[in-house]
Amino acid sequence: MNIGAAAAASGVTAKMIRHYESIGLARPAERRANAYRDYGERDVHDLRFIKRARRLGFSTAEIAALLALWRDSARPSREVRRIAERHVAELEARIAEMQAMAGTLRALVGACCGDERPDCPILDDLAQGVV
Amino acid sequence: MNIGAAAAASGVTAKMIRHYESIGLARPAERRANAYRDYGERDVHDLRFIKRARRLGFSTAEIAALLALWRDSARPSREVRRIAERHVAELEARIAEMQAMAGTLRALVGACCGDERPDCPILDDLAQGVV
DNA sequence: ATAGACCTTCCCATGATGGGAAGGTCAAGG
DNA sequence: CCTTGACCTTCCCATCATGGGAAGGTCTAT
Repeated sequence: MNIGAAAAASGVTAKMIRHYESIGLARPAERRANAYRDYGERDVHDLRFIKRARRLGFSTAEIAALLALWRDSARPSREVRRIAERHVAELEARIAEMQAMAGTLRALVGACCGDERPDCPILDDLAQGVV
Repeated sequence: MNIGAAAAASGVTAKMIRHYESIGLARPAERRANAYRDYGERDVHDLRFIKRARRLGFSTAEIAALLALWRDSARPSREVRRIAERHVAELEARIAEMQAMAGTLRALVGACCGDERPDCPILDDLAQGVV
């Protein structure tokens, strides 16, 4: 299976497949006589794994750890859970930050008449930060 | 005022002050005979403005627009509000995405016993993506 | 005079992703 | 047999905001 087919089968672009290989996240693909990468079902599976983990926001470093655990049939699920828990906590922290931003901005937007007049509480806040 | 003093006064690091100048976000500072940058109150004000806008998640491009509007005393507040509204919408979209991730992960974490046993719904989900 | 705290510019790195160039390979059709 | 177009390869560059660090110049206090 060429890289293009593997990309179609996994949902990971060829570009990213090469990238994942270069950073050691995906195993180096077999090479054919013409130097083309050659993929099998197992590789496609790994790529799908990576894709799904990325969709859940895991970093490549975290995914590397998760893949290693997945390959280790004797893994303690504790470790998997720890990684996931830490990631959830990180997500929640970032969500809280962004909600604070959005909340402040919504208040400012609500106070701004938003017409042709120049008076604007949004700019006032940015300029002075008084509040 | 040297760049270090301006950094202390504005809360923007010297490194970032130079960067903002290089990308055209901050006005180029006056230079003294020794080539040191020289800042005045107005510059510090602008830097604080930038700092506060960054804290609210605005991109440098958006901040450039906001600064221009702030300097234009005849601006229509409509334009400021439009920028802020678009940014709020973007924040909300990203928050929703991350909440979806966190929600999925919380469910998986809750289903994982997290002990020394290898069985793990988190890995199962990543590996097969059944659901 | 010297030490240490500044300042300057320039290059490199981050993390995940993509664009694009230059060049090799393969398959199908004239 | 040759051409065309769709592949593939590697390599470099860009994004975005931020920081590290080197090499070298300047200022200030002792």
